[in-house]
Amino acid sequence: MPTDLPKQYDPQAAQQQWYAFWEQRGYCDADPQPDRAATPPHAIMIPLPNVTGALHMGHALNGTLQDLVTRYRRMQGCEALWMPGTDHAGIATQAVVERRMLEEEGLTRHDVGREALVNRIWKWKDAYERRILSQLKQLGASCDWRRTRFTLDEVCSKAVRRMFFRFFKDSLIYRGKRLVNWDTYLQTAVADDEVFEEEVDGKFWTFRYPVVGSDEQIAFSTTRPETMLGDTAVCVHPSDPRYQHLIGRKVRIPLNGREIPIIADALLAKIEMGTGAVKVTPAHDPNDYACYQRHPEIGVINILNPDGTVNAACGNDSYVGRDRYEVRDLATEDMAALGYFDGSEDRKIPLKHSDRSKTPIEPYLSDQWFVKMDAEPFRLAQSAIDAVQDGRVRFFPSRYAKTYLDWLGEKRDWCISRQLWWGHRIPVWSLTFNLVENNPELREMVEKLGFDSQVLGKPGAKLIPKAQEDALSGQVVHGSGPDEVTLLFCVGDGNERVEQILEAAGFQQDPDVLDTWFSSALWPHATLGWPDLDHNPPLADNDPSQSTKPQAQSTKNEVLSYFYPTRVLITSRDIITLWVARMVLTGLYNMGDVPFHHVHVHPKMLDGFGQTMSKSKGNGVDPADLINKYGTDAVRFTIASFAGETQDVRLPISYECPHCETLIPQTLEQQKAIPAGGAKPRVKCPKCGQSSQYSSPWFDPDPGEPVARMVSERFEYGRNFCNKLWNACRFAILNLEGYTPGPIAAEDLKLEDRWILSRLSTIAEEITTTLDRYQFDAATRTLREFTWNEFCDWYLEMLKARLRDEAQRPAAQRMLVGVLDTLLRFLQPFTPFIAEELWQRLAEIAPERGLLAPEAAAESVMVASWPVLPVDWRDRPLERRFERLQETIVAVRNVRSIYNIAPGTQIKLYMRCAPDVARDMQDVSAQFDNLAKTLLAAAGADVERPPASASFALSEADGYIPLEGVIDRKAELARQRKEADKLRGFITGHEKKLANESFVAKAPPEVVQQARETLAGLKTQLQSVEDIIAQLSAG
RNA sequence: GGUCCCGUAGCUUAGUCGGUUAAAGCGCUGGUCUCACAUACCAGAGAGCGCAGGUUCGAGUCCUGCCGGGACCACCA
Repeated sequence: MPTDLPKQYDPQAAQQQWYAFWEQRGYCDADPQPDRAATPPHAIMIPLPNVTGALHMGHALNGTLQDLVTRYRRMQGCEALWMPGTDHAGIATQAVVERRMLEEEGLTRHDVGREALVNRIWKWKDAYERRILSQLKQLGASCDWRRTRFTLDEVCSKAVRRMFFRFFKDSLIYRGKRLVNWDTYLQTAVADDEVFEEEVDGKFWTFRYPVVGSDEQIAFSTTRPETMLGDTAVCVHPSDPRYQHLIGRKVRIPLNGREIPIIADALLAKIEMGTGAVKVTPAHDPNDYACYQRHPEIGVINILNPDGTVNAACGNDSYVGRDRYEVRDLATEDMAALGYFDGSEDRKIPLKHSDRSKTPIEPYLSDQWFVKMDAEPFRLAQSAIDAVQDGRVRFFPSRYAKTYLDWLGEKRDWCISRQLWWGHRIPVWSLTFNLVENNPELREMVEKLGFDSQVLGKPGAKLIPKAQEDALSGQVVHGSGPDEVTLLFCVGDGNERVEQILEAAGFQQDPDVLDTWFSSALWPHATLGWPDLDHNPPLADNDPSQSTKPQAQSTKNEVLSYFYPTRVLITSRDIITLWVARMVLTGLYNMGDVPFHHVHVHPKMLDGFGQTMSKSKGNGVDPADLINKYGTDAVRFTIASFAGETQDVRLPISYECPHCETLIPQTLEQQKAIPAGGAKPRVKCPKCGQSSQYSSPWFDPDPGEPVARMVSERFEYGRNFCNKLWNACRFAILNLEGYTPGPIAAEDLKLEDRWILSRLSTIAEEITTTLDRYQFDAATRTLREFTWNEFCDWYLEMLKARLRDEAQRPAAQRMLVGVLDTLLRFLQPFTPFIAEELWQRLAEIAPERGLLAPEAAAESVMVASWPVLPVDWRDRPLERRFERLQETIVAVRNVRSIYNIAPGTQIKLYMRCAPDVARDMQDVSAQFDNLAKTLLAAAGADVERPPASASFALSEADGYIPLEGVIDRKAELARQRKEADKLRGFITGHEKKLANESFVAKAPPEVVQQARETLAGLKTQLQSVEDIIAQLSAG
């Protein structure tokens, strides 16, 4: 006899035990199974979390859905790979480490140097990678941990290097200029999302430039007078009548004497704004830079040094070396002294600041590397557009295809360089030299690398040595001086010798690193071992799994060929462009095939105030807090129930008072509070009055302090469900004594058996269909409703009597175990731990079980088969009959409740109904006693209403319950009148509709027919109620 | 500014091809510790679907405009 289950499920114990069990058995591991042709492989690549910090609920949502799909497909017989890994997340990670270093030690990266900084970041990465992977395991993620990858590991680095080299060789990579957000204090470029805007007190100055060869002057305004030194044009609107005659003329900048053209540009200049004329400073303003790109002849002059001082290019020695703000004042004074100043007004100016140094950002022109998105013959952007348009890649929900297509349609070149130290270093070595100087050593080296040294004098030349096609590719480009050329060499992966030759010859590797998205764009094929085609990818060095499953040796990369393309990518909408589009594009370029067939875009997690959860906002919630409180299964089940197709998920958060467990709703102030040095903020409990520190992503509570943890009542939904399921099994196990496996003949099935089989078969299709469409919320609802409202509320209740009856007990036990077995398999992808726990408990007492015919249960529900149930079990008419019974029971319970009849008191029921309905009622008469403590005294067409009865009218039957001495005639009359009013309302609505000629004429005949039938039914029902009322009034 | 999405009970959300007087969970009210479950059971109250128009026999569902919220992109001399 198995041990009794406790009354409540203990999630923590089950989670530990079963996760270890799965890992040891290698259930999560996936290896090529070319022989298994019937079920195709199923791979999902994790949207690699950044190692910037711990996972929050957004990740938990993302991870739950991927695991759900992976487990579902695994049960369907697919070799299901869920590939785990993390992203180095260049800027974001370097920024957190740098910020911490600055705050705690007052050091900038220039103080510690490249190598030391990168080492610090590696330490950070190790810590957070560990944390992230353990969080995923806590969530029950069935990843193949042996294959864990990191974007900077050897396998991924090789792919990145190869990708870059191929792009370079195919002339898809070029060096160009671009404006970046420059932090002059830290002397670094800052990403857009690390910039915040703040209004500052500024001025709006108006100056004039004299028109060359004329007495005229042209007035313009600016908030940054120092940029006059870098002006290369003045711009007016092409149809501005005031300036028509000046277009094409030149003005002189009085500060440095430079003459610049007056150009017309409809996008930059607006007639109604200010004077209508605008100065153009391409090197220091994004709009002006865009204007320059439309008018490249005006040129670009960068007047700033990296530290924010003015350089020699400004054309006036008195400004050189001074800070830009100092020059702002000087330039203004000088213009005033020269008589070109028209005054200024005070203005609030929105100014971008660096989030890290809190100093103002300067737009700064810098050298960058780009990938051409529209170059023939590759047409990278177009190839990715085609893949979606012809259906090789499908979005779920489909509307997200538009985001993807619109963005790719712009075909903007991809800037892939970042001025950082954390990332893949750009594999290009360059040397600038003077053509005039004879440089025999250089020529010799170029020859040695396999080129004709004549090319050195030909800017634009492309160099691919025959002998080292995969090792080296070069370009000759113009240098900054007229006689200068720059030689760029890209070195392929694994060619350190070539790198040494270059460096010995004075070449220097580009200091920049690649955009993080460059490496994550390769994720689907890089993690599978591309570009190595002659062996499987190595397993992770620091394999975090408990699995001992070895990988097969092979002379081909079977992992890549078997699992690529993957089946589905599951992600959130904010990276459809940055990541999804680029994976498609690189997949097509490197592999000749799309990286995945489906893209499922799930909702975003919002906090209780409607803000998306993110690390930078600090409103993330650690899934561990919720898992500790509610259990993994509850968290997963609740999350899956959120994951619909339209709405984002709002998650109002509460703090749980550590003293009395009262939930205190989180306020915006609490969420944002950052301790200013001293005491940590506290939250006060309204119930017990005590205050306590609370968890926050901004700080750690003081050691030893009781902490109010973040919780969310919404997860009680899942917790309660798990408890319900647990107790259903507990009930089963308590009633399985003497269980023997055996078939059940179809003719032995009772009404409720056939009903539950019909329902089970119906929901099997619903769950499978909705999961195939990634409608997780619908699948979850179906399962919950079936488990709770059908299986527990009705079927289990109806089995109780049969389980007590010696003769009926064996069949009832077999049905009970069979239904539970199927249910646990359906639930495994959603709530794997409790499903496994119950599966194993059930196996102790019923190792052989099944529906109608028993078979041996799988050793784990994780590797059991996904239920596929016979379609002919579905029986709508039978379900309809069963619903009639349910309606009757509910009506009886209703009467009991209204008249406050003690649960132990039996009442009698008389049913007036058609003979076939009466027969059904008689068949299940035992259930009336069982479910409503009611004796079915009579059922048939000739049943009369006994005096002093409570009554109810259903669509196909009327019921009477004699309540001598209890019945309150007045109250009963009122109740019936209310019912009659409700029916009359329905009837009026239908009559009106049917009286409308247009409805009868234009609506489809079946709709009209349906309305007529409904009306007739309602009238019959109303008649019954009116009879009851008449009797009550009379007697 | 552009594109897309969302506004349904106090809260969080379903609502398929437009078709009975709109559904669920939580919360609330009343009653039950009934031999699986008080994280439970039974019953009840509670919204006319952001606002204004339109199309239609019929609109929560389709169209237009507005209001509110969000996301992505562009931009802010």
